[in-house]
Amino acid sequence: MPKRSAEHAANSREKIIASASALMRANGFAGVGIDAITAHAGLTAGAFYGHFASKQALFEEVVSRAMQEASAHMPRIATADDIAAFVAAYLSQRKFKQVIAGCVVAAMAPDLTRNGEVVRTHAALYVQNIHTAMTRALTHCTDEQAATMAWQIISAAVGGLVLARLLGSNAGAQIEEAVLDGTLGLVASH
Amino acid sequence: MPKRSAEHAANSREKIIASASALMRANGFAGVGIDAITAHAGLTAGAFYGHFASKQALFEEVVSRAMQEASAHMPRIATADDIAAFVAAYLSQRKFKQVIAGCVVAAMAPDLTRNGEVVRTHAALYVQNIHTAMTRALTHCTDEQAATMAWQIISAAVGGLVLARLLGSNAGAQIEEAVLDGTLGLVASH
DNA sequence: GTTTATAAATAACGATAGTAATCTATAATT
DNA sequence: AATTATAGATTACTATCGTTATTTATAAAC
Repeated sequence: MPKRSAEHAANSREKIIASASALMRANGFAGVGIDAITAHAGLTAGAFYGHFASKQALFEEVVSRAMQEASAHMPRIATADDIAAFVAAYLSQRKFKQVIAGCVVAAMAPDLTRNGEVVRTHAALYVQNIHTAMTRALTHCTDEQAATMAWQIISAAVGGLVLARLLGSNAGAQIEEAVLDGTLGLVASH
Repeated sequence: MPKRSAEHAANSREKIIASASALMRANGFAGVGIDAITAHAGLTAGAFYGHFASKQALFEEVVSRAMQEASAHMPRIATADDIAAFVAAYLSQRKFKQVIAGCVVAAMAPDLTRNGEVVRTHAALYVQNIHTAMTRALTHCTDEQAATMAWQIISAAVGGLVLARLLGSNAGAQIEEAVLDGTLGLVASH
């Protein structure tokens, strides 16, 4: 790959997005600067504005990507058992992923809510795609009941992960167990 | 109240805490400056360091207060019905309170997790106090079952509020209904 | 091989961050 | 009434913020 080609530029752009993705999840939108992001991508701050119009535009791209990737890599949720497996995997990210690689909503929900409509809309779609998939997998009840149950499961999963991270590994493990247990109870009863 | 008395100074300190409490919930820890906080309290930035050693120290005080006030003003949770009422009131804060006056965990969980052990510990105690109260109210089962159920309810409530704020009023109302419905199902079944 | 285009570095802008030192004005003390 | 103590304002310092302008260096085109 040549050093100053269009390919290389696209590669730099991707590295900036990846770095921002990780650093913003870890420190929040206001907690990272362009300088830190570009340095992490192996560039200097001045190179940034050849790729993005502003820090805000980068944030929008980051959340948009998170939404797309979540939709693309979402395991096929077709049965009630799939839901339980999905929730178990979701909760396990406290132990097996760092914040920087995990769910963008659990990592920075307040930032997603207050930093403009574009960001909020992408994040909302991220959540709604999961809800739709989960609702479709719940077949032994009415659509309305399925939608309700899916919101219960998703709320508990997101809240559980956020709280588990906040309380640390001891209580965290209890919370995870409880949320998984509650999910199993819900999907089994229908 | 005289203008430059010890009383007045204590009053200024309280106003700084109240302003920080509101502004940090609204914009995050890194999203507000000392300047904005003191201005909101009717002071200038220079006056700040007569009251606090650092912005970090103020944050610690803010979270400590949030924890104390939540413990003091927590409605008496003695029965299963009390739990449902508590969750209903908790979820209604999306509509009836601004972020600046609501639950500190729902407003800024990531900031509470990453800004030092003092902050994290106060926030963890905030959550654990609620969990303890809720567990005690669930009497028709073993202590372990009660603790599990309490975590399920708290996780769903926090996650539900966070998601409802993110998705906006339409889906938000659905989420609230679902979480309240799930809570009722849990407390009724035991 | 010369020219052209451009990715990234360098440098610098004004604004604002957190913080410290100094000054001022007022309340309390004598 | 004069003195002392101090809450808060003013000013300022350094660092860093997001951003822009300029320069350098390299790849592509001719």
